[in-house]
Amino acid sequence: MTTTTNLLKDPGYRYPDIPDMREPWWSRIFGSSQKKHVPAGTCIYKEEERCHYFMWLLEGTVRVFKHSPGGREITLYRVTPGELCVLSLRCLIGGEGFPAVAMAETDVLGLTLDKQEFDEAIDRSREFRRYLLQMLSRRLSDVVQLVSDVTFHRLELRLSCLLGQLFRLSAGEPLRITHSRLAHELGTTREMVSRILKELERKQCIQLARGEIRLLSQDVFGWYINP
Amino acid sequence: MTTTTNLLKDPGYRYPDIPDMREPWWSRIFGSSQKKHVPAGTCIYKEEERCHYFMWLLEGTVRVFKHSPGGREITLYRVTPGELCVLSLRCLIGGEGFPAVAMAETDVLGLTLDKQEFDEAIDRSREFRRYLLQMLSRRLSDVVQLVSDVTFHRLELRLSCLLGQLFRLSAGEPLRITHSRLAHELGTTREMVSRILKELERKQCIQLARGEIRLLSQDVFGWYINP
DNA sequence: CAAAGTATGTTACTTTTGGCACAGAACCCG
DNA sequence: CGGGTTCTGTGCCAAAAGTAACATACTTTG
Repeated sequence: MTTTTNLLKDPGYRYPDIPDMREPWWSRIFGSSQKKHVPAGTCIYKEEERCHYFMWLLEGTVRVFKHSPGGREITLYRVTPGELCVLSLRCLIGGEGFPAVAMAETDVLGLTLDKQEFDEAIDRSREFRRYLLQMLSRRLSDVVQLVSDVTFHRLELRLSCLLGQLFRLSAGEPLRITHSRLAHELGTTREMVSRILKELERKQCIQLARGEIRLLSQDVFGWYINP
Repeated sequence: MTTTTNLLKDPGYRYPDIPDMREPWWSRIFGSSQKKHVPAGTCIYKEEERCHYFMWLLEGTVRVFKHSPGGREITLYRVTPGELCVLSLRCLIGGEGFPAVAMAETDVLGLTLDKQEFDEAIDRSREFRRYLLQMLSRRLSDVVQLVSDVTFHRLELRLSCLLGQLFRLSAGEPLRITHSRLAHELGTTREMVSRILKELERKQCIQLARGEIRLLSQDVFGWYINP
């Protein structure tokens, strides 16, 4: 199993929002839970499946997406180190099936808590609660924004915006990514992405090669959708 | 200010998920917080605005939606009695602006908690925590499903599905609603809704009149998107 | 009732997106 | 090198969605 590259987040950073890792509540959670390794490409939660544990990501990234009947996909968000897989709450608390697919995009290391441990963590730790609520409300905002973008913005704009983000993360270095993967980010088809990219190349914004997109003119992307 | 009709939820029911209203935590929250009346049509949270209180809805419904640059709208979800306006957490916890618009669809009565009272409620009451998490994870699932529907399903299907839901709530009684409002549910234009409705009328599914949609053939709607 | 406001119907046209088919290029690996 | 695989380019067409511009009809209100 090859480790694919991390798409949207800088894999260097860790635990940006966790207030203080030396707090006793943190080590209690670390102590009680199981560490779990998952190789890249593994499906962590399947659509409709009931999950019985909660995962706190330590290393790697998890892509959460929806499938379409016709074989398309749209990425909802990514879980990066330090973050929690909040959608699994839907199962743990509500007892419902997981409403999407969560797949390890790289090799992943996570802490898993079962329902009991999770309940205990919430009740015992004020920081954990705050952190969890923060994650949840952030995710909700993100997905709300996604609804708005998909509904109101043209594909060209959404793709340009995505390229802008990716180039920002790569600091302008060429992106190693296929058109098909970009299509799976945006919920569209490979052909559409190819066409729009070709058009951007014609406009001298980028240069295309197999599996690679090179940024030509700086300052082309980034005044998009959310400035 | 006229009280418009409640669109998606039966206004009769109250507090379906709250475990036990006689619990002391509940009455403590009731006691500490302010009751607030809001007339129909009022904007409770504006896009980008920082809100400083949290609202627990007792009566009425609140529609949460996004505007488009071109004047279109899409409804994200509704807050009904007993529910919490979870998006406001984004402001209270994260200090960010509210990521949408929340508008009173009917006259509304709610309990408001400021940040301090909210923090206290979370820390003191296990039930409140559970309830809050349940709300949040449910909303997240709903909005995730909305992303999927908007991205992958044709407008005709989404409109038919919406009509199905509305007729189920009205028990088959004619709907009093304008095409324009339906468009604002779905994030599209009035013309599109008119056209699709006309086509449904041609197929003998419904009968149209000004401000009214009458169901003709039973069992036409409801095998849609989410069965 | 007349006028103003609101809601709907409709035509014609454009833009956007998607789907199919296939060619060619680049890459991988024995 | 040669043969399979993956990735990209593209032409063509069809479907879906949006836009503009009106005409018409119903409602409310003075």
